[in-house]
Amino acid sequence: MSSTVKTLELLSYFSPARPEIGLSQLCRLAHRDKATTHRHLQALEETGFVERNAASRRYRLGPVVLQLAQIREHTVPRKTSARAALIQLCDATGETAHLSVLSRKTLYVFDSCKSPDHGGREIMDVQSFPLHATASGLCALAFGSPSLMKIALDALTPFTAQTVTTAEALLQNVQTVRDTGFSYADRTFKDDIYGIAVPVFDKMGAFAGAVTVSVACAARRDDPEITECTQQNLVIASREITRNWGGVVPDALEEAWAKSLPPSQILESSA
Amino acid sequence: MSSTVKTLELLSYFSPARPEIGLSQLCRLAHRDKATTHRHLQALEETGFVERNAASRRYRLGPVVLQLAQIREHTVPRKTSARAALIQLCDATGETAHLSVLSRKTLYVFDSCKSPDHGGREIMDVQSFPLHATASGLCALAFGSPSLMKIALDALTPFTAQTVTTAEALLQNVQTVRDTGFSYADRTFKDDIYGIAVPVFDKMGAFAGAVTVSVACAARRDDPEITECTQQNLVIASREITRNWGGVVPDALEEAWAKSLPPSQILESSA
DNA sequence: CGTGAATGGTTCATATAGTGAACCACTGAT
DNA sequence: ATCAGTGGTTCACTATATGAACCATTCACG
Repeated sequence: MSSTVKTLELLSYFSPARPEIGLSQLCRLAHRDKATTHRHLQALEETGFVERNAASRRYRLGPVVLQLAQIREHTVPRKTSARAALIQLCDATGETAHLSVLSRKTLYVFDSCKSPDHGGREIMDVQSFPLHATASGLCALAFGSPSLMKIALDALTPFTAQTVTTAEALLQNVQTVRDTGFSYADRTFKDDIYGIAVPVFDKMGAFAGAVTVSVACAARRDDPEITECTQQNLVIASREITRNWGGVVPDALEEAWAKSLPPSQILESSA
Repeated sequence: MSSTVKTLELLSYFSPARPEIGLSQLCRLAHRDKATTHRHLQALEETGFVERNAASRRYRLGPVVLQLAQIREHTVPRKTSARAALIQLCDATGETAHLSVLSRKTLYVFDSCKSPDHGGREIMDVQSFPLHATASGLCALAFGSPSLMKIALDALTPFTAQTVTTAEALLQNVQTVRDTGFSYADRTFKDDIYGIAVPVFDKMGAFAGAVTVSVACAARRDDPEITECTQQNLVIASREITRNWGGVVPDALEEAWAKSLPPSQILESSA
């Protein structure tokens, strides 16, 4: 392993929870030698990737990362990087894929990729997703701010016969989403539409939105093989979008996914 | 020089204008060997600092920089880093210092640091700065979006006898600001207040706001030594805030400052 | 449809730069 | 006064970086 890689790996020990790190502490965290780590930090300081807090003498991330982030955002805007993942998801499943993002207290459609099977026909012709009745919405309730639940409970509109309209049932559904890592909306918003969704994150475990696959033909929803394929591709899409948005998939969610799905090469290769 | 530093320097060749760079092109830009540069890029790719555009096979900044930027922003918020520079400016000049930021089409007071000389008395008790009558406003007109000039010309309110109220005079003043790198407001907004300001930038040459020193005692405005000291400290503050906000001071402005001020150790040490 | 000039990428002998145990200097708590 | 922490440095040792020369593709052009 090159010394550069070792040096850059040091940066991964900084986080909102641990914004400043002293030399000795960093050596302990990284299981590294003190002299070497010190020289690594000097290289990072020289290039502006870290700077020192004059008071505590500890190291923290430097301003250079802000510049690089602005260039990255300009180079690969959110929409562009998300679209690539959405197209891949669409191709892999043959179904319509949506990406919704949370703005204030509402889930808006951010981008979508229609299944060629539907001949370009819109099967989800809405601008925003109700929290209690859609797969995306359940993701928001399960992984987003707790305050969203209050909003959802105040508007339990019954869209179809299957729509969940009681607080008890909704809370139980949301808990299942947290436990399994997937949310399902079986004709709860539109008749004949079955949705499966997973959340995406834009920073250290902060919910940003949800990727959904909407299946128009409800007959296919019971085929376990197709469902599993869809779930695996959703996980891939969520990881990809989260990564491209500078976010981190929470460990708890990765564990939930691992439990929900049988071991597979695709899932294991995420390291 | 360590190989890590050489590797990290490669990242500085990416910019909004040059978001993707091929191996050979990067070698030319950095005057580096191809084999070495290739290995450097591999280290950067391994750690997520660069990634490759699948289509063009060229390199671009990777998503890791977004994560680091979020942690940096959390660690050192804009206000915190700006305040430190403002306090230093205030201490060095003994005068009241303001930092204003441009939001939409208005310059708002972002933070201020009162001179101890004034005994905590507010000498600039406003929430926003008129573009045509304040030192901050002239900076915005000189270095901000050209569309600001239209807004300024539509509201040439005469605050004092010295306020510039004609388009010709304003345009000429703004040109002087561009040429010298400093803007002056000699009792144009408030009687007995003399302001000197410099701009700050939050990304690649994009105007973000202005740092102003406001002198209450107009008698001191003619002392060239004090003015020069103020200017030097303004330059230091602008560089510091711009750096901490992930911005870059345009080369043209650095040149203007160099011409306006006699050579000094403080200014030379910015490399 | 060769040809030349780009491109990205690899090899390997050379020697430069990285490594880490042991060390020093300082601070603050007991 | 001592000890357990810091951050930082030294220097013999060797692992790692280096770059001229190399290969493999692609692409524009006559």
